[in-house]
Amino acid sequence: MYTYGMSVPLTLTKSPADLPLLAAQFKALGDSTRLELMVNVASSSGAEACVCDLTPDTGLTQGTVSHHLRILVEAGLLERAQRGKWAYFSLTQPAREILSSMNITIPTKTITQANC
Amino acid sequence: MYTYGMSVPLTLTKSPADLPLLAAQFKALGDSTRLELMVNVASSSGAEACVCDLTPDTGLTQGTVSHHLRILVEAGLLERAQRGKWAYFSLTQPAREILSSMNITIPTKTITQANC
DNA sequence: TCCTCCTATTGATGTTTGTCAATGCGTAAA
DNA sequence: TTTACGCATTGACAAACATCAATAGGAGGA
Repeated sequence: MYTYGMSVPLTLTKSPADLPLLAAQFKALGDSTRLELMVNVASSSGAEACVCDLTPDTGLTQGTVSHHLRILVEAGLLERAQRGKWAYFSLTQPAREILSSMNITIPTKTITQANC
Repeated sequence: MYTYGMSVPLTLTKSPADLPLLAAQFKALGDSTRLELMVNVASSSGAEACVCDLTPDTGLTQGTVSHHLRILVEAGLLERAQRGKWAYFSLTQPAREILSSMNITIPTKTITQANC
């Protein structure tokens, strides 16, 4: 929910050349599934999560979730770290800035580290 | 360009129920044409612009620009005001908050009020 | 009233996207 | 080496999307 009030002055420091990149990041976040993945990664213990942790909540196939995660990585919003058989995803700095400025609630339920 | 440095704490106040709406807004901004339209509206004198002012820079058809503007209005990012034959578009408060937090540069060239 | 101008809408078309089922690829354990 | 497991990739398909050309709507001026 938005809180209206004093108008926010537009002090903008990004150049027009950055617009395509920024549009790509917005596009990556412009999907409910991916946005939820971002929030779930952020709310995971250690601020990172693997595919098997993230998949159940989506109700989607593992392959589809992997697909969405790849899109978020390519947009520079998630970072991928392989450790053993698992691939751990965490928010990048730009992603943290975007999400924090958007004031998105981290759900209270912490993603339970699954049995995978 | 992003400025890396101290990590931004995630103080998030939006509920999970808002995610679909937020995703819709991100989706609307996730197109280079529409993002450019937003910036051009913001940088217009009076912070509003009509279709005939916005169309030339895009290189697209007037009908297509009108289509994109409708999408931005439906996402709650632009406001439409009809005055005579002209339809003026301006940023909504949520749009100002998003753009200002993204630090987008307003191009120095001010949109010249066209001869329409 | 008729014409001109600005904007919206419609129909059509090629492209992109989200999703699944199935399969391939590494890694680690047996 | 063989097996099991987590993840990525492929192929396919329906739905959504971006775009244009053409047309319709509506307001103001002649």
